[in-house]
Amino acid sequence: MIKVTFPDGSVREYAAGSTAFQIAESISPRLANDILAASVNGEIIEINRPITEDCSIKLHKWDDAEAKHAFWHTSAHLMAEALQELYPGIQFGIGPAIESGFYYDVMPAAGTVIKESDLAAIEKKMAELVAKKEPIVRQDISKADALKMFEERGETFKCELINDLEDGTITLYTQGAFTDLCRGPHLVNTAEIKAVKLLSVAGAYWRGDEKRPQMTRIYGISFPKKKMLDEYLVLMEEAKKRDHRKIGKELELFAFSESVGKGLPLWLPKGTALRLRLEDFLKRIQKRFGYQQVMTPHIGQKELWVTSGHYAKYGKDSFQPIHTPEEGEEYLLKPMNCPHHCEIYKVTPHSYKDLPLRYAEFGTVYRYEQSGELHGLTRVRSFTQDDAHIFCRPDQLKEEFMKVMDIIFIIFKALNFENFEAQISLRDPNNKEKYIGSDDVWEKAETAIIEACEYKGLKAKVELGEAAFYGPKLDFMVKDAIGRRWQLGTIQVDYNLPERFDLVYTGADNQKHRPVMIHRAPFGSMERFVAVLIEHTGGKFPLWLTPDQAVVLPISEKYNDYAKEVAEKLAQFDVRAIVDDRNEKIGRKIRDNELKRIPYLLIVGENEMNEGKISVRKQGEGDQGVMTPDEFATLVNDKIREMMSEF
RNA sequence: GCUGUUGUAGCUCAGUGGUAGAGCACUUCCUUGGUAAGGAAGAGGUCACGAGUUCAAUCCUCGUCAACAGCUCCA
Repeated sequence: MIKVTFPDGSVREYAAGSTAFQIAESISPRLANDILAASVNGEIIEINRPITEDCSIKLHKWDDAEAKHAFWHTSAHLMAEALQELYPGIQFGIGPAIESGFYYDVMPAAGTVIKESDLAAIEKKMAELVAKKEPIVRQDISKADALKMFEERGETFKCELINDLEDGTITLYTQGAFTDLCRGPHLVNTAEIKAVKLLSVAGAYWRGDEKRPQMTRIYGISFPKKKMLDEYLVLMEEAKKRDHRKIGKELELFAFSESVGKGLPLWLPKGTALRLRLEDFLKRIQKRFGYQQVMTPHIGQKELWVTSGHYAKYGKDSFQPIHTPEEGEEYLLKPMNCPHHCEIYKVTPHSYKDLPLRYAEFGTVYRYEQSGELHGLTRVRSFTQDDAHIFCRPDQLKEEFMKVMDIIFIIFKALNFENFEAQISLRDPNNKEKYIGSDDVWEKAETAIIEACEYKGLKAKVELGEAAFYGPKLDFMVKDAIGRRWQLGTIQVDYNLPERFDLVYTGADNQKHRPVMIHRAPFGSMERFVAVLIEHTGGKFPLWLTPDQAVVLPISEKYNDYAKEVAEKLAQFDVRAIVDDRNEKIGRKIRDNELKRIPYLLIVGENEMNEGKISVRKQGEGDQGVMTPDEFATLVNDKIREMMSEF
């Protein structure tokens, strides 16, 4: 007999060799029917694997990530089985479950291409296989046998994987005619997979290496019920409606022009209004935190970038130098603002009493991103960082770092970005030549960041090898409408640039000392931040940010002039209202998404005009009563002030 | 940069080897005042660009540009 401990702490006894399925069955047949996988002493296993010793157990139903993982992993195998039948000679790479769904990297036989239009046929084949209700069988195999087996099948990719595995830990999973090298765990039968949708085909490099062969990656998702798939697809459709590229076009916030060049966004009047309000908001906070605004040119001499180290590292992959009539003279578009700010620091001598100095600039930078990387406003070639550089004494570093964290928290709170993730990016200890600066300096900087996060109680994921080449950083990520992660705020500690630019301050001991530098951008870039903001709000911006706060609707053309009068009056109070005087089209215009996103609707007709008033409605809240334009402006401004005073 | 897909009216898209269509938007008129109304007429497109095949190309072929999905990158 073995003792099995359940999550609630209760303990039951079962015969040795019982399976999770049998254990579930002893609780209720329904549970047994629902479970897809089980955690036994922390290891996730199939529900038909015999359990031979005392353990703690957790039974996983579909709602658990562990169950979904097994489900999707099995779906990947099922797809592979279908591919094996449909494409003789196909080779397999890896086929894991991912956050939502699964994929398999495959290499079809030479001359064969799998296209998006082929997916339906593969889905059909998968459905046929599911109907066979094939059990999935797990089998241990020695390394030598595994190699022999996959070599015979000509599976060079699998052999490479096996070579990296340790003998004694290798397992195979088989369903029907398909056997795959796999650690598991899996479902016990493919029949559970009731609904499959293959989503897309893409190229993916073998083992993520640009220099190795590109395989065909097929993405898909599957569910235990058809209805769940339908709901998922509807959800994805909904998410696509929040795409910032779509809304940005609809609301006339920004645009791109082939003539200007790809990745170079044009901010339209409304988008600019929105962005300026964000900038003003941050400026207000920064003023309170002791920042000073500075301004610097968009170009700088080549030597500046040689000094900073950027030229050697990125010169070839960036916008090419600007030449002047002067022989040998070269300027570069700035890929960042730091060197300029370092030069500002150097203009005057500094005492330890002056520090910290905080220079802030909304600085536009230019980076030649790979063409395939460009993406709406989230990844562009010219963007404006809400940049600042803090020059401080080493003993001030931690406090300054935490103050920057505070600014980021204020901003995320103001905009309801609750689901952000923090990531501490450190150096790759095995690849130190990728970075500039001494070990000592790196260790100090990395420690400072980790301690600051601990002090602030921020749960941050630590990633090795993700640091900037000049220093470690703390990044804040937010997801977009369809779950892609984007880095927004960033705080980076830098001991290297002060060294390279020979920045100094005079200490209490009358000696020269090296300041530490913090790079930081709470928004990250205005472009990316606005993009993510659009996706979070679906274009319904909070009152204080929205490009237009109200729309004035005269109920017939007799009141057009009065409507315009109202809008002008409101403008005097800094409330932006647009007049929609196309009276005969009111119904249609209202249908327009743009107007639906404006928070206030002001209706004017005979009664209102005679009394010098307006009827006020608010999106989602209905009638707000009849009032004068002054009163309305006060109402709006009070709400904005209330919001601002919170931060 | 790589793999795949796409490019037709302001927007969303249909379509054809014989120089183009719908819905919405736009203009004018009629109807309707209180809020996602209806009717009539009209304007609007070198079918991304360049070359080739053809009697004839928006459609077939190749190239270029741009966009989309993913990979790789990301100061």
